[in-house]
Amino acid sequence: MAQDFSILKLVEAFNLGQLERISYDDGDYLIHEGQEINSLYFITKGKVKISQTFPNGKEYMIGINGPKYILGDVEFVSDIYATSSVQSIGITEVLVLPYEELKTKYIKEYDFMYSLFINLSHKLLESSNVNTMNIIYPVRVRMASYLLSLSPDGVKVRITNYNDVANNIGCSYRHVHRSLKELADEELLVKMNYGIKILDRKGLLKAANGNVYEGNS
Amino acid sequence: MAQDFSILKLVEAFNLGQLERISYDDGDYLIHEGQEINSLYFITKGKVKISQTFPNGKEYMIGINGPKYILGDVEFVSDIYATSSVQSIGITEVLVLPYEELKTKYIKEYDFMYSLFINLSHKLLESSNVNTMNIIYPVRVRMASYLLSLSPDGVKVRITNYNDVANNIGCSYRHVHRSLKELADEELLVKMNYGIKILDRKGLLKAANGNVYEGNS
DNA sequence: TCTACTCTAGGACATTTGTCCTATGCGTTA
DNA sequence: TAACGCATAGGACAAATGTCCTAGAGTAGA
Repeated sequence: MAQDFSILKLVEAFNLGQLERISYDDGDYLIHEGQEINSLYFITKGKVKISQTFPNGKEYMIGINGPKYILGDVEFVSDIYATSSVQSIGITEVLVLPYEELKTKYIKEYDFMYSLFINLSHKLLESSNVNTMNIIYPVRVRMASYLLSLSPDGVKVRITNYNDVANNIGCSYRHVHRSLKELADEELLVKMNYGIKILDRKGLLKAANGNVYEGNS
Repeated sequence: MAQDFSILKLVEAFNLGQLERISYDDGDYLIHEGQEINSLYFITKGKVKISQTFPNGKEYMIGINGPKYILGDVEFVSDIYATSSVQSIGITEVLVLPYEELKTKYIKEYDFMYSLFINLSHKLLESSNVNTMNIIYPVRVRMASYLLSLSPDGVKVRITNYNDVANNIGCSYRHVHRSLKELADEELLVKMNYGIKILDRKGLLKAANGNVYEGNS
């Protein structure tokens, strides 16, 4: 196993703290799928939801990620158009490094490159995990996991829209309905106006089979 | 979009052709999941099937890949134990670069690192594709796609085992049965002793919705 | 050759999930 | 206030897929 180069160390080492810093509110889009990308984004605070539109026209969630995550790396090497949409969960802060600057100042730096590489390998493992969840766990489990990942802090209310939920965990609206009702009947959560509130976090975690969508890179 | 550094160019540039070369027969395992890995493998000829054992105990296929693919990169940065099994489809040839040598001779080379990076980003895209297929396409489509990916050359017989197929496309044995019967009834293929033979490649491709499991990196 | 084992074949039924449809509640706006 | 639109609620049914079980076919070994 090679040396650890976390993004935070990287930020420190390369003085990236001086980069442009952008803050996003809950629900704001950092990146829209298909949009032209010209910067690398380092998430420093908060959480983002990454999703993708599939050939059947539906939008599915790829993953949820927090600090130390890098956006725009795949686009940098393979395509300048964003392969997915990225939306802020709660308040998110990012550092922005334009590709131009990346090319001229950083890309030849071994440590930097190595960090990007590690980040990408984490992405791959995470993708594999989500893949796994989608294949082997039924909607109820995915739902529980999703809700846990989504609630930013403890037992607070979390506003969502059932259609979004359906897209995010890859099932129909009707089934979101059924699963939520099931979890509500078991008093793990209560449905509210345009959202839900988690009542029993432990119980929900149990319902999620201990799984979380969140990447723990 | 940055410069292209295909593995073949890499092999040439770094004179990797002098590395140890290993050849595998059909069905041979290049890597067993969980096994300790200490080398990078460059596939130069043939095809391999990459699969992973899931928490439910079943083995699922992650993807099928051919030349220009690199094995052992994720393990190099994150874990020395193989995260997946790799099995040869037909005859496969690889070049072997021990991690030791990688560390001392190549890892600081920008071009080399960059190639690994590109390879990894392809892996990510491929993983995403397989993910997509598993979510939105029913077993019949995945089955057709799988069979197409698997048959090494044209309309030849391809020996398989139904249990393997079930694991590979992520469904039950029973359903493999049903789907194969369906495709056989439509005269797209015939079942044979321990295997199947593709009768109508075009028809099968149509049944696969034009999709193939294979990574086209 | 007989037996045991493994793989294929398929019936029966349950579960999961999707589609279609209708109703109800709530907020917005004419 | 009345009409409309949108989101939730849920019934009814169909499709996809899984589990369980039994039977037969082929193969390897005693």
